[in-house]
Amino acid sequence: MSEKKRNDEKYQEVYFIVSNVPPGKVATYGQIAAMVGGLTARQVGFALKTAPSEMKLPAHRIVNAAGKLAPEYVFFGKENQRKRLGKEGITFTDAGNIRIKEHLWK
DNA sequence: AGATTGACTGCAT
DNA sequence: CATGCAGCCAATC
Repeated sequence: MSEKKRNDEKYQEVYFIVSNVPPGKVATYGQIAAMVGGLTARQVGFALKTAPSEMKLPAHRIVNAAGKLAPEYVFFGKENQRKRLGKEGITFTDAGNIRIKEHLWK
């Protein structure tokens, strides 16, 4: 049989990692990609985009390496997302960026 | 099969 | 700290 399944398997691994990110912590796409291995940051983004809402993935805890949130068209709106993250104990800069260096999940 | 796009990253300005 | 440009890699059209 072909190993085409590997691709889906990595996606499942991404979902697992994301769902394991505790409140007050954030992770970057590239970090997850490196954690899973064989994936790129963009694939992680795609994985979350295609992720079924039934999984209720805390994708709002996943940010890019710059500590910036995803564009408006993604979640309920980054402003709303920022508020939610702040409620989870995550701190931001005045510019609205996550202090990723302080909250980066390992 | 080839071109385009993108929930990215890193460096430069 | 924000914005811009280039590189990379896979999914989508």
